[in-house]
Parts: sequence; C-alpha cells; structure tokens
Amino acid sequence: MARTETVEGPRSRAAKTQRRTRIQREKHEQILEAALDVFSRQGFRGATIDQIAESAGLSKPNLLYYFRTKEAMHRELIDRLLDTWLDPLHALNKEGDPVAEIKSYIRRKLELARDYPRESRLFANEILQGAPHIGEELEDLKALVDEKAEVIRGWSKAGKLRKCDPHHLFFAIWSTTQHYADFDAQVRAVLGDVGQGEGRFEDAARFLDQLFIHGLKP
Amino acid sequence: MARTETVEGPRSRAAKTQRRTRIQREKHEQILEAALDVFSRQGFRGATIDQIAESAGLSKPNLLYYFRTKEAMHRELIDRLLDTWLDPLHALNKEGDPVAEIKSYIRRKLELARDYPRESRLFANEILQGAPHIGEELEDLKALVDEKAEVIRGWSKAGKLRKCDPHHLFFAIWSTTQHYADFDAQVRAVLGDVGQGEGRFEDAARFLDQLFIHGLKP
DNA sequence: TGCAACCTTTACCAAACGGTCAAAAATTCT
DNA sequence: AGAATTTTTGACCGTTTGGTAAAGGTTGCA
Repeated sequence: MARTETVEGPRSRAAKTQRRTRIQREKHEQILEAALDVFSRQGFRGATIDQIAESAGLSKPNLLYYFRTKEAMHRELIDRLLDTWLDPLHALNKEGDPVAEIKSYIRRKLELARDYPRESRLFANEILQGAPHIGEELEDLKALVDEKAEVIRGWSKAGKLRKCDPHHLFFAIWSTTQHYADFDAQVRAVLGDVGQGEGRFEDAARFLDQLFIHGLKP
Repeated sequence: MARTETVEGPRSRAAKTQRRTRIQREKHEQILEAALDVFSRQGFRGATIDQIAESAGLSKPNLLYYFRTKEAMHRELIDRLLDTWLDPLHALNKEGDPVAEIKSYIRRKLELARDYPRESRLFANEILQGAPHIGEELEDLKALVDEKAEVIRGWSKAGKLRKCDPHHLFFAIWSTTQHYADFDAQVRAVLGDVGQGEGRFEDAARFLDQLFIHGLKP
C-alpha cells in the first residue's frame, strides 16, 4: 500500500546506506510527530515549516536537514497513515459472521477516530482539497474496497444481510465514524463541553451499532 | 442566525448610506462566487487574494476595493452558508410523521450536498481547522439542535421511533450526507468514474433511506 | 588523540503574500 | 456639458514563506 519508499533524510553516508544514526532516527520521529500535529490542524498549505520546527524544538534549517521539503514530511505522514488506516478493512473476514464482522469493523474504525484523530484529520484535509498528493494510493484503495464489496454482496445474496449497495455502506461507515475526529469542533459545540471524551465515544458506539445492525439485518 | 451585518464594501457615500450602485452589487456577487470556489478548494489559509481576484476577473487592488480583507470575504460566505445550511433542520416538523420527517430531512441534506458541494466543503474546512471563525454561530447551532433533539426524543418516547440518542442521530445524518460533497474525491476514486453524477446520488439516497428507516423504525 | 563524518546554527535569498496609496479612468448626476 | 462621484489601475511596502550556503560544533571510531 505504501508508495515505493524513497528514503528521505540527510544526504549523508549513513543515510545513503540506509543505516541511520541514533540521532537521525530520533529526530526523524520527533519531526513527524510535530508535523502531524501542525498539518492536521492547519492543512498542508496552512502549515509552515517554522511552526513545525518550533513544535519539534528545532531550528528551521536543522529540520530541513532531515526533511528537505515540506512535501517530504507530508508525504511520509500520508504513507504511514494509509497503512494503518486500511487495516480494519483488511480484517473484514469473509468467513466470519456478517453482522459480527461489520459490528467489529465499525468498532475498529471508531477506535481509530478516537485514538488517532490527527491522522483522521490529515486524511480528511487531503481528500477535501481534492486528494492532490495521493492519486496513486486511491487506486489501491479502490481495489481493496471492490474486493470487500464483493464479500458484502456475497453475504447479501446468501440472505445473511439485507440487500444494499456495499460501496455506499462503506461510505456510511467511514463518514459516521470519522466524523467524530474530523468534525470534533462541531461535535463538542453541539454536545456541550460536559460529558467529555470517554462517555462520548461509548454513546457513539452504541448508536452506530444500533443504526447499522438494525439497518442491515435481513 | 447570521451575525450582525456589518456592511462590507467600498468606503464611498453610496456604501455608507447602504445604497449600493449597480456595479457594486454585481461585483460583490462576482467576487463572492469566485471566493467560494477558491476557499472551498484551498481552505482559508490556502486561498490567496490573487487567486480569487483572477478567478473573478479583477485586479487584486480592485477586489480589495470591494472587500477590504480576505477575512471579509470568508466571513460573508460563512454567514450566507449557515442560513441555508440549517434550513432543513428548521423544517423538521414535530407534528409530522416521524419516519417521513426524518426521511425528508435526509433527502434535503443530500440534495444540499449535491447542489452546493462548494458550500459544504467550505464548512467542512472551517470545522476541520477547529472552527476558528465561527465560535458564535456554533452556539446558535447548539440551541437549534437541542431543540430538535427534544422532538426526536418525544417521538421515541411515544413509541414512534426506536429509542436512540438524538444528537448522535443528527451526527450520523450530517456525516453520511455531507460525505458525498466533502469526500467527493474519494467517492469518485472508489466508485470509478463510471456511472457519474445523477445515478450516484440516487443510489446514495436509496441506501441512506434504507439504513436510517430500518435503523429507526420501532 | 586525531580526523572524518555528522549535526546545528547564523545569515541570507527570492518569491509570494496581504494590503496600501495616489492618481487615472469611467460612470453618474444635474 | 461639466462637476461630482465611483471604479480601476500600477507602483509599491513590509512581512512571511520555503529553502539554501557555508561555517562552526559535535560525535564516534581508528
């Protein structure tokens, strides 16, 4: 899924031989962590290298020693993201019980939204702007989705699931779960700041379970 | 809902007396149209005045004669947006048939996503970045949502709807419908470019109807 | 200890950015 | 027509931005 790894980093012997020094490994992660923070809040164009550098506790030229461009940081973040992001979909098991499988898929997606909201927003930003940096990856996504859509269709045909358009089912699951990460500001405003964090996600999980289960049981 | 109208525009006598010339009215609209285009694709920070000016067929200083800052354009767009955006929710009628009301609400929201995708993305961008420009408006939203949530709760208690958390129901409706506008790039990639536009929304409407109706019927 | 590789900093650059200003051009009003 | 007003323009400004060059400091290893 990840794009052909072009090793990013300093033009040094260690880098060229792929063997990274301790400092390189540490700073590399440190920078990506800061970059994720900034990109997910500001979007690609809105983020500045200075912001990321400051958030990472480095000077700008120092940061640019590890990542030669802003794009380089963004690209590596997106690459990493996609791998973990599609994991739950990969796990959808043709042999399992349909309703239980979908329930568990929803749960996993919701957990991702809870535990990795920055990644979710990073992705949302990218798609919102028309996915300018991930054309290639979206094709891989299509292949995976088409495959899993067939699984759903199979379950429907076997009478184990109400008949429905599998692609739109996926859209509904993605949107409802990611909503809690991407539109967090709105969710918090509407729910009020009472009953934070923990209970919120439990309520969401209960609601989505009910909605999809009753909506899908034959 | 709209914020107290501070009339934006040229510092001219006509403007001060609120009476706008023909040219002022025309250019004003022309600029907002272009600004919507650019803001919805690039986000606030990503958009540049030059881009908007070019898209509107004006020089930058000329544009700035009508809107004195970038914020001014964005603010008026957001203000207009919110009015039409919440219309469908206002229309949710306590006296109507619960299932029919919700069905019609979903349909309206989906039509908005189809007919005004740029507005949807403008809003999505704003919320994604943490709603920095619309704190005030979100409070009004909360009040409206709370009110309509009570309507839903009433229907549930009367046994006309399956018991569920009304707020999360709204989240689910918002996210699933707006998904088609906001994540259009992903939707197109997954569905392939075949079977465009028209059929797409019909399929979505059918799916969402089924999902929510069966998920909500008592 | 010395030296080669690696890391960090200071100073800098060109382009892009949001916005201003004064004056010219066009329009409207009487 | 001519004055008054509105609209448009070109030249400009200070700041921010992504990124570079080169020199100084640090580390690891023979």
